Amino acid sequence: MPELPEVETVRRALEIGLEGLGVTRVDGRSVMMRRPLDLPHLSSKLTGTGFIAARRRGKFLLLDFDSPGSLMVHLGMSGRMMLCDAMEPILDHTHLTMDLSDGRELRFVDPRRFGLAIWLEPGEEATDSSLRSLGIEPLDPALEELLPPLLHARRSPVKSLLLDQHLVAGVGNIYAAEALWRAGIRPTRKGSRTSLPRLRRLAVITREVIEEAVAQGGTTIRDYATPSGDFGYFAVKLNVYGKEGESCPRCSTELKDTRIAGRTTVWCPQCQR
DNA sequence: CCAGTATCCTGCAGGC
DNA sequence: TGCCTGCAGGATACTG
Repeated sequence: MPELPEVETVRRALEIGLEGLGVTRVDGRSVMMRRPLDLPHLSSKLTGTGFIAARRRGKFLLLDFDSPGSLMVHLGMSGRMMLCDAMEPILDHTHLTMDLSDGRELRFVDPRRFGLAIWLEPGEEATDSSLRSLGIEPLDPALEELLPPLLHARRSPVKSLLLDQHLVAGVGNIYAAEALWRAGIRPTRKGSRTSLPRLRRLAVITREVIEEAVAQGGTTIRDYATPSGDFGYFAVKLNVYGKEGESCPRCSTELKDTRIAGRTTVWCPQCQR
């Protein structure tokens, strides 16, 4: 569920919320996720360490402690990080709990288990199969330089290309739809059939959409929340996502939906060409 | 290599 | 009320 803006919002909350804290105990259950969650391993690496920093690459979170290596977390579709009082009721599908030195807890909850939480040894960041192949960050100023030629070289629909983490790292179904609407590009248009100037404009707009969403704390559709339980407020700015059948905010034409790469895609048949 | 589909999993909404 | 189907902020293993 979370795309770059939601993960970045979580990262910022953890950076502040975990400052100066240590991990006194690790608890949970070894469960099958996108990669197996190895509780004994995580526990042996994390217990007794102090939090240093929270980083992000694409939709991946990287948490650093005062020990070699990092905790890598991906939230998948339904993952949540919770920073809460130990007395808070434990939600179903809480797979990992870290007791903190101030008496609170950091919990990783993920009902669908499409996410992951694994320990990366020093150096593995460069070799890990997921991290290694990630494309450019949407917030990187070089995006409008680097992305257009990559998209232009492909015959897939631009929507699929925006969702391809090997090309751009962090865009998901919401922001791909929004960026294409703002750019006036039909989601089914092939990359190779889209001019470089239009792709350049798409790159710029993609970054703007992501920036605005980060500023709003991400988008809450159903259950996304920050570690402290707050919601994201970008939903009020959505123009097409989840609005099939409504009228286009720009030209009032009825918004259509179709499926691209297995994902629902909403677009305006009038002003997206 | 590229493009497209199937698949992992739970929860929830909608139709009957 | 239940039972069924399909869909959900994602990534990747497979097929052709």
